[in-house]
Amino acid sequence: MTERQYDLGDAELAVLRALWEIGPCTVREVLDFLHDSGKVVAYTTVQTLLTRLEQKRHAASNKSGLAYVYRAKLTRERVSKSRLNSLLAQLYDGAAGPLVLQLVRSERLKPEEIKELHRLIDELDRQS
Amino acid sequence: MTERQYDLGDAELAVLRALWEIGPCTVREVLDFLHDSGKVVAYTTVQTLLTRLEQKRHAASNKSGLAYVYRAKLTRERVSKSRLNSLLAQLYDGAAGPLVLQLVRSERLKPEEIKELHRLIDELDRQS
DNA sequence: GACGACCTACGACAGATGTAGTAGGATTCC
DNA sequence: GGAATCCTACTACATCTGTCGTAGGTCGTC
Repeated sequence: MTERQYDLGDAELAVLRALWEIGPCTVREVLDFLHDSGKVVAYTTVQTLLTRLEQKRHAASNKSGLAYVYRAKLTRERVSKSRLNSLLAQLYDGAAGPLVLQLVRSERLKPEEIKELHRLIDELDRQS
Repeated sequence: MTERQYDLGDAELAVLRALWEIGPCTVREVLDFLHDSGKVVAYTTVQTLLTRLEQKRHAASNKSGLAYVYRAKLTRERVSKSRLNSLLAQLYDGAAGPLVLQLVRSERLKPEEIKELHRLIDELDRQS
């Protein structure tokens, strides 16, 4: 059911985010990134996570000198879209409208975002 | 990390949705609802799911005649909000703006939703 | 009062995830 | 060249989840 949401656990996603942020890197670099983000895990935990991401084809690696360098194969956009669709399907009956309204209502948007939104809306208005 | 997202699995959420849809009901009613939704599972699976939801305090029950009647304790709104926050934190750095823009861009909104959105935006505009 | 339809209480189990320890090879540095 | 460091390859393991099966009550009906 409900499309396996890209089979990414929270910890795996955190590692993937590290790859997105710092680009191709080693286990240690991901580890340091996570530590800097306040998440404390063991070196081998990160290693395991990267290995699993690679098994799932969500990352790839190649040896460079002593260590392997990993890089993400899944883009942030794809994951976002997948997660978003999941959310929409499971909690908003697939309708984006209510979600957008809720977001605009409850979340603080920056002035420039509002401006951009305004522009988009006007455009949509004109189209319909 | 990342707040346990209300510790709801997909299957549990599906059951919770049934409770939301049809109101307080029995195992069998949830089962029928799921079947009608195209999801085929065994009676005892639903039973287990409801029991777990109750253990997690996300549902409650009381015996009525032969069977137990379950009701949701977690509202759809709370789950939506939690999931949404998770999504924002994990994939949009907590910023709602980009998500809203992406949604408005890529998802088709209904005319009345656009109108409502317009109204909201104007309001926000005036405030800032 | 036996049968079939229901219901609950438990127990099970596999797969996914998060987390980490150990062993042993390579590198570096005194 | 021996110690300190790093890195990889495995193995392990507890949880959480999704799915059920079995055993044994309860009720209505013939």
